[in-house]
Amino acid sequence: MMAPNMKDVAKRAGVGLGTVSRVINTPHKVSPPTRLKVEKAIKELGYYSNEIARTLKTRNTRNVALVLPSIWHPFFSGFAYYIENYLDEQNYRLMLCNSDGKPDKEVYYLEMLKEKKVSGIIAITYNQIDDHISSDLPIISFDRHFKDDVTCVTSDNLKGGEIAAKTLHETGAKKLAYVGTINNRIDSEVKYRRIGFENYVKAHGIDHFIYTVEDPIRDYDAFLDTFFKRHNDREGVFVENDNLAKKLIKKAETLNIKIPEQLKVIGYDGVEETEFFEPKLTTIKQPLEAMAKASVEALIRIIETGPKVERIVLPVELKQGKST
Amino acid sequence: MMAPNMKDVAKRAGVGLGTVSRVINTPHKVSPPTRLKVEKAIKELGYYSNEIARTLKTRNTRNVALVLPSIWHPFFSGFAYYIENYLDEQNYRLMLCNSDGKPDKEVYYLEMLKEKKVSGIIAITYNQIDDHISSDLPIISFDRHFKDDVTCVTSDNLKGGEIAAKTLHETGAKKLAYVGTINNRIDSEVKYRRIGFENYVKAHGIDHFIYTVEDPIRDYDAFLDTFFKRHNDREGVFVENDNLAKKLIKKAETLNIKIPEQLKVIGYDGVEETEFFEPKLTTIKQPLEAMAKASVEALIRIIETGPKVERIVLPVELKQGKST
DNA sequence: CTGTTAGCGCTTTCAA
DNA sequence: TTGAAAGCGCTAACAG
Repeated sequence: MMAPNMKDVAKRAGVGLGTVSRVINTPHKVSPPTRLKVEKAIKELGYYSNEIARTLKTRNTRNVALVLPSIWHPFFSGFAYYIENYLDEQNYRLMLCNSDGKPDKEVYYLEMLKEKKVSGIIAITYNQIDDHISSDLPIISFDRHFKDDVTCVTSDNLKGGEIAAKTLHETGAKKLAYVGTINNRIDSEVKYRRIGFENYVKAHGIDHFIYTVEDPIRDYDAFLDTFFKRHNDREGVFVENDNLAKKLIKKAETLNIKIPEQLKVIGYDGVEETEFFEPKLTTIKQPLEAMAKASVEALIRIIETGPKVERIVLPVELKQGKST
Repeated sequence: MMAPNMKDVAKRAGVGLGTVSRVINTPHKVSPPTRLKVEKAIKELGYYSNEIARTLKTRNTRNVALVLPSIWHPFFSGFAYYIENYLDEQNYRLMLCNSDGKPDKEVYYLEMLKEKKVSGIIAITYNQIDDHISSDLPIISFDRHFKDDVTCVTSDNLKGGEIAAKTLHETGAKKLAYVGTINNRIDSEVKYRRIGFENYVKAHGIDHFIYTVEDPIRDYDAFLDTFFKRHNDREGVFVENDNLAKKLIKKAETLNIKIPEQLKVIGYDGVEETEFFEPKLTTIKQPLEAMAKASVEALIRIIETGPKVERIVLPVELKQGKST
């Protein structure tokens, strides 16, 4: 009545325990006749090997935690989708961990590594948790660096910022602005979007303004309101991410500013989240799938062959919409 | 150098193995002085207990698989968010499984139960997989029934359909329509949205038309095009879900049909997915969080205290927008 | 190529 | 209240 185990299979097939294990893990090391006997017994008993017991021996749970603020955000759910796909391809499974951006939850999930609940972690975190991260742990960090460096995967934020500035300028916007956040608590890669933008406008002597507030934004409406009040002469604006860009466009509409005639807008992310948004947003598209693939591959490399710190930067591209 | 185990702790604390185990699992069964000794040793060694080994003994992985078509859909990612929250509250973890709606992947993930990779499954499936489901397995099905009944969680689709019909009619639409799909392969609860709608219009002698196509919809544009060509006299339409409703509204706009003046539209789901969609959609809101909570609670009940089939139907409510 | 055996780290009787 | 010991189901080293 109880689920059969390997011993039951061995008995039924009239072979030793090890032979059954070999049929399952290294079938080529078993002679065809014995293999057949064992496979027959497995089928007859409806045997499934117990992953828990295997893991106790092999020490690899084949579980990976994806720690992120909230799966309920299109960018993250798209990322999670691809991560799960690539993990599954390598016979790994994805543990979903919503941190809500809270430091204690981020740490809490990182501890799963110690309890052997997972073999590795892909982390998208926004708090000061450097003490819990170390370069010999199987951790991939997304879009950020830690004191003790770990492998980091990002899109080419610097280039993205440059492309945005270039595009705005070349489509006729003379007075530009960057709208986004700054984060003094952690070493986020997102800042390079601004730096890339600045590099370009400075190199070309373009009139520009950097409009930022400390992350996270508490009051979007006030933030955007002030922007338009103080800088209503801008003709092109590069916004830190698509979500904020859309809010900015909606705000502009209430002020009767025509997009793109009076104001050109470029966002950053490029996830197909809102087929219904109008005007279709011009944006710097992150290679979501490639980033997921790179994250998974780097992590599994670490899990299976030991620590190795890399810095993986993937190319972005301009996705033309109707907002420029 | 290797991570310390329970034996190391026992040695350091000068107690037996069992005592350490007791300190961790049933501290009240250990005398305070010994407990203190053990706790000290645990801290000094930086010991974390190994979940894998524990599971081999206790047989509960405390992992739950959430099988769904794609996390990359706002309704599912919202659901997953809450599921993970409630699971975590009970010290369970969520394994994310994207099936892409493919039968073989659905089955593949269901098999994880047999390999003891997970202790239970919450399944949102769309294929003929009844042979792999049985009422004594720890499975919760979302929005559908199986041959061998398992606990099913749904929103009150029937009532939702009635409310939609009633609302459309009472706001002045005389000629109504239902737009959606039918599924002959599986026993989906979604059909009750249509049935509730029909119940109401028939009971009140309201002019109506049921416009459906076999699930899944291959060509949305053709589907909606035909609807408007053949039934352009409709004044109110209840659409099977918000996503389809939005597509229908966009289609109507291209035909210069004014929403809600010429056509009132009500959707179903009510997930805050598109703060930017206009006109704001009137919809039947599913109690996403309550459904997640109920699913988790029912599943853990089954995992921890044995099989029990329930039918859990949660109340819906009208969420007023600008499309009616 | 195959059988036997010693653990993996923990929980849980069973005696003491 | 505690320690000793017997597994949980599997893998892998070893001997044959």
